[in-house]
Amino acid sequence: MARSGAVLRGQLLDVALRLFGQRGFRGTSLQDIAKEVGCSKASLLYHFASKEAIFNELLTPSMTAFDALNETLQNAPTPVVARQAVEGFVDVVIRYRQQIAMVLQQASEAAEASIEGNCTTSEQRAELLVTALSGRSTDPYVRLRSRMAIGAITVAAASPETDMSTEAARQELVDGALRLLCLA
Amino acid sequence: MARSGAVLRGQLLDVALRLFGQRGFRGTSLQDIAKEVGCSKASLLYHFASKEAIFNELLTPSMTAFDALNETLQNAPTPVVARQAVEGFVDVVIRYRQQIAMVLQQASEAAEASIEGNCTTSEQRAELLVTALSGRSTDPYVRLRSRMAIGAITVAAASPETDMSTEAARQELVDGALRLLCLA
Amino acid sequence: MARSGAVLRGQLLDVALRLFGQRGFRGTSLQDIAKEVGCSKASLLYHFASKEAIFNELLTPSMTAFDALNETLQNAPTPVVARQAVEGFVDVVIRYRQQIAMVLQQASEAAEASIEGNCTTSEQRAELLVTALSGRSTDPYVRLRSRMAIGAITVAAASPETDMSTEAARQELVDGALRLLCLA
Amino acid sequence: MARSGAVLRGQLLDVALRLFGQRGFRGTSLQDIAKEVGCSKASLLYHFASKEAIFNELLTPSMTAFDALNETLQNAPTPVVARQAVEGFVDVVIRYRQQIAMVLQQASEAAEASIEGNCTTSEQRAELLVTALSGRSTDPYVRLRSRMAIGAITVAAASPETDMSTEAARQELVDGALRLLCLA
DNA sequence: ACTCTCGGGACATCCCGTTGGT
DNA sequence: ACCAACGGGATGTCCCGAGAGT
Repeated sequence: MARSGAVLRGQLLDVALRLFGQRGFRGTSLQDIAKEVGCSKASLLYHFASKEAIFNELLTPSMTAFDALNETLQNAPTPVVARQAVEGFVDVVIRYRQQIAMVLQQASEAAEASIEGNCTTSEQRAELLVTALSGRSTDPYVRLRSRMAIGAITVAAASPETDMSTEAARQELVDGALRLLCLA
Repeated sequence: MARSGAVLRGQLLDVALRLFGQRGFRGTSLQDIAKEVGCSKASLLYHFASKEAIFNELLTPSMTAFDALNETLQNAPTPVVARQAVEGFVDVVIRYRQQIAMVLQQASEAAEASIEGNCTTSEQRAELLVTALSGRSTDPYVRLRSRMAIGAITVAAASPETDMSTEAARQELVDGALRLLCLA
Repeated sequence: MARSGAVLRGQLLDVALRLFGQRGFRGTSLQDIAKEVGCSKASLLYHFASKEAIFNELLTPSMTAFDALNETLQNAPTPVVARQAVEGFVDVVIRYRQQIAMVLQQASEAAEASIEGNCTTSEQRAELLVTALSGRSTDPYVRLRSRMAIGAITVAAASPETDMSTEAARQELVDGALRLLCLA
Repeated sequence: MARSGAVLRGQLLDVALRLFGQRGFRGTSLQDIAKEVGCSKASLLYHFASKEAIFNELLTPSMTAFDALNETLQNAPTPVVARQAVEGFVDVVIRYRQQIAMVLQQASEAAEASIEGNCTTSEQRAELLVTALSGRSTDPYVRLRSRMAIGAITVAAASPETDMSTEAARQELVDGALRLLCLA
């Protein structure tokens, strides 16, 4: 009624972003989204062709920004490309934090699957490590740096390209993290 | 044959680790695992109480190692705790690379949901960025460092703790990444 | 058509009542019900939240009537409460015959499990006893009385409250049945 | 080991009788029985050809006794056949109370399926009615009589043979119950 | 006599998306 | 623009029973 079409569309996107972030893509049903918004599943599918269409629409802007960044970087002079890449990437990532969280928390969702009565959650574990990595500092920026180090190591280690069994790779990870933490 | 059983169990774990890593936990059905191993779903459920039980068994060793690390770090003297944390975490992460990939690639699974006809995959996009971040170097270790930077920025930005809208946070991310990349 | 939905709902309830009565609750699958009605299992579960929900909806009216009866009886003067109870109970039972049969025939379902090649079914056996109890009469009302006697003895004996090993209990059963059969 | 074959067999039958009585035939799995006895399911199936075989073995003695009774009654002179039937049936039923309870409690199991959080259980409901039917007496034998009346009415009404819609049938039920309760 | 291992086959439940009607 | 109703399909879990082995 009062709700014009476009408004409902927006609400659906908002709720979908949140639920996808909380329960993952597969873990969120169209029913869930529709119920939370207060409309029927059929109505949802009137606005979006499919479940994936919602996901796409949620991710497209960030992807576009990402592509634009890459475009720019392609034309950047080599000596400064890295610096520009860092700055640009940071900007994109910050602007689309929520979407990135949505994609990433799929993972944490999986990790939590194993808790079930366990005393230590993944988050508790991680928090302990953050404390250690920051040298037990409580400065939020130092802790942020520690989280960066965790992300750096984890993501890099999960990349299947480099041979992780060599000592050189290990050293690279350690050294990089130490530089990141101003401990080099 | 007593061994016969254990062998199948092992195969099931192997395949499950791989498939969970490729398609995610929810994206992998018991049928998928059983078929690939060449046994019936019922056989699978004879060896494991439930789907989650498989996941747990897959993750438990790495979690244990992680806990042990945190235990050690708790007793480490403050001046060196960070260094020890870095080294310890790196070791754990490398040892359990596959499991980490399993948990992480849940995320990529979600991201791939958007491909479907799209020309640029997330991986392609990321590869471009890696190239830029490494200053177009082809040295595998430099590229590894770039991937670390991506992980650092992405994971840190997704952490809901720090207020990402401030300029200070942004600067912290940029500076950390630059140090990591030896560009500071 | 708004009615279309309600019609299917009704058909589902009808068929469920019959099948539950014939094969028991556990012995009847949603598939069975849906197939007989000519709709899909999914459609069935669109109208009823679960299998138990169907059972509940089937039993609720009779339970309500039963509760109402008990309510009334609570306020009845003691000298006439028994008479009122008999009449009221008979009415409720007759009105909800089918539902009661549904619940009772769960039992016969179990008994039939043993037939499988046996020559004498439980029903055949029971029929012989009815004939004997009615003094070989063919009057349907006399035979009904016999069935009442069987029910009286069987149900009372199965009630775990009274000690059935005493002679007094046995005598009570015999005397009651004889009164019922006008043979006292 | 210590447990000779026959002993295990007996234990299995005992547990099966109890569980079938509590959860019904279909509601009891071979696993349940084996676990409670403390042997493997395979061992159970070594002693009994199938699940139904257990059920048959549990019921056969009572059925045989029942058949013998019917045999006897067939040759009884008509004037006394009913009296003999009552006494004989009562004896059989009392001797095999447990088995009968097993078959009957299938029904109550079904009824309980609907409770789930409801305040009044079927048993509570029934107890109220027993109280009313016994004229609020607490004499166990009067209450037993009431239970007989309930059984008489319920079982007779559920028998599909007589037309229950007629007033005559209703009257028969009421009168029979009143005679049973010594209220005629 | 007893167990480990395994498969075929249900079954209840959920989910996505379509269709016809309003 | 919206929705009730419905189907096709998949999934996790359970269960009965069969062999091979000891």
